[in-house]
Amino acid sequence: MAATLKDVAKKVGIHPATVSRALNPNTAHLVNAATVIKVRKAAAALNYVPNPMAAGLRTSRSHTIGVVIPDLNNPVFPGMVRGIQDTLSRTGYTPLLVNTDNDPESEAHVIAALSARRVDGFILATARRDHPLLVELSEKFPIVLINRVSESVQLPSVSADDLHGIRLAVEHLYGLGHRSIAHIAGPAWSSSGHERSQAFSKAMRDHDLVPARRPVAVTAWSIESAREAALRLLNDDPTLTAIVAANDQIALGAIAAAKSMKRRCPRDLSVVGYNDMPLMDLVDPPLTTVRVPQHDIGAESARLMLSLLVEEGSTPIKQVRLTPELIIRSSTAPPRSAS
Amino acid sequence: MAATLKDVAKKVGIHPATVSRALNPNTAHLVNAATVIKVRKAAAALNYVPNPMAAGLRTSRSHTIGVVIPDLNNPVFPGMVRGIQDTLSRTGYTPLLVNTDNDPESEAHVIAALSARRVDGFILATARRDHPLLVELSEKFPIVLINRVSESVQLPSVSADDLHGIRLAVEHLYGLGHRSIAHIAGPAWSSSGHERSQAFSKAMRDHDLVPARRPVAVTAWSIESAREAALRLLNDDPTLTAIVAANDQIALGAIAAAKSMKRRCPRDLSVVGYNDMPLMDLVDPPLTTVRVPQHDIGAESARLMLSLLVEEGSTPIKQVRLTPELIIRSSTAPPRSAS
DNA sequence: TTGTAAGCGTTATCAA
DNA sequence: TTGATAACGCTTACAA
Repeated sequence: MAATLKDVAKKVGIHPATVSRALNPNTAHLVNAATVIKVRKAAAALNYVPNPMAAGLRTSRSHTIGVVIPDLNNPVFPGMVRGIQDTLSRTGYTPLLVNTDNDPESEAHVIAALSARRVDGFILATARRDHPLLVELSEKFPIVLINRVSESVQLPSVSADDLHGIRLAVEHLYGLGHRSIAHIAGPAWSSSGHERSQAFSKAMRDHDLVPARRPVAVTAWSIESAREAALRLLNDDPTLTAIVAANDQIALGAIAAAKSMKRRCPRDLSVVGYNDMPLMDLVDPPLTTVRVPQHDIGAESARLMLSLLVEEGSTPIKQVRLTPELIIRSSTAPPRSAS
Repeated sequence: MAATLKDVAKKVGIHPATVSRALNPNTAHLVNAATVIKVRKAAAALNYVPNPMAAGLRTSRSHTIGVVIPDLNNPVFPGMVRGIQDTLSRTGYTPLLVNTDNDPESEAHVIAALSARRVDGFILATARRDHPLLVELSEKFPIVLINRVSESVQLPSVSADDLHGIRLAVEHLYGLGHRSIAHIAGPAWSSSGHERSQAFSKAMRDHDLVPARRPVAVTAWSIESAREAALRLLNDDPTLTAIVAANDQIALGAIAAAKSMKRRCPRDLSVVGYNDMPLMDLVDPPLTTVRVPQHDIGAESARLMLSLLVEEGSTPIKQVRLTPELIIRSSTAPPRSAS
């Protein structure tokens, strides 16, 4: 039904191989300019569309990239996915999107499925600090990490400059007059959680502040887990006036916890989030947060992957850091004692 | 590098064709049970994974389904996409996800790209009331519509029972004492917008109410567009006490508009949303809304597609309606005059 | 600049 | 129950 190279060749009266060359941008220069024109016209007339399965079988490249996301329902990720899609699709590549639910077993499963599909590479948002699967995978496929970096293996990555982002948050709170500031960190296994936690310590030191109490971390990137952590924190240290959360969900959980203890945000407690995911301007209170360029992270990771795919092998590993921006809304205010 | 059928055949000492038959569930019964066992073992030992491009080239089925979404950044859709992914992946199918940004031209573009990839079918969340592309496409591919249905052509679909959902919203407001209720409809081209608008009229009639003022519709499914529409509505009719919005974004826009006119929700104006997308429990005020089973819609649509793919041709067209549920939060209250 | 021919890894048909 | 063979549509040495 669908037209093939042979059909086009027959129509023009030349050999299919020549048609193939004429239609492929990389080999078109080998063909007489006039016949290229004729071939193009005939192809268009016949509605010829190359069969990617046949091409892929021959070249063993699927023009397909596996995109592995912990959870598409977390509103940070759709932005990145869009960035990836927009960039890849412009070059004839197709992303194959999967979820892992932050479960390593499920991750192994979906990655196996994508390998079976013969993806040409992986863009992963699921890196853990300790990630054996990753080193294995990186020997067989080009890989770009987004949002997180791994300590298990040095890999190309695109993420926000968390050191800077967290510093912006701390400076903002400091500027408002806060001195008793705590951090609610991401899960211990998560690299972004770890990085932001380190960044918080550094930013505090730079302001000659000591973090309030011992460090608190959530066990999962969820509002519920954050609520529990925040409850502990707030009980431990009633003098606390501000929290820097490792992401927006955690900030939301912290605000909920405070509310349940009759501490209002921002009157009794200031909270800064991280990511600025959709709707953070409409929650109660509108969240002051560090905006990371979600779409750009996705787009840049796709570009990086594309470059990996053409430059065979040995290019220096590129680790891109995008600059975040503080968005001041209403979840932060001067501490009460200072007002 | 990767093992092929031939490798497995060599290891077992039989012909590749037999290996193929042994490994394929549909043809395994043609093969001696003992050799099936041996083949399976050898395949596992060699880490054999079938090459989908080769199989696809031969069978002209890619085991791939195009999933066309207007905008992944709209938080309703990730839930449906998850439902699709979860169901498809269990059967060896892979969804190919694309965005259209509600732009027909962009839609034509991405659908062409997916056709080029030889998808086996389409799951579309982009149906419009008048949709020429759809009738064309439906002649060449199995199609399942989600969330919206089309009037251009009768097609299998999975969506929420909007008639019921909107009725729940109206009944809730009526029960609170509201009598002056308006609807802000979705865009005129949208089938779900149209359907909910019809449902609203019917529900109002059933309560012997007349909709406040002439109908208002947004021009796009966006908070901004809804804000404008709501402003018009609220200016037109100051006696209005409640709004049923065609989706959550519109509800959010309506609340924002009211706020800007110094009318507080729910004190001066009750608002009901539709969909119950993520975070609607945390916005200000927490939104009373009609919850549609997003994941289930996705999962069911995938199941429908799968059944279309096996049952060649002529099965009766199935239009599945899933039952929504009213989630009462804090954006609705009795009208002031009634309190 | 173009044609020839082989082969990518499967599966379907036919024969044994 | 299994084997032989051809074909799916494309790319790419190599030859002309």
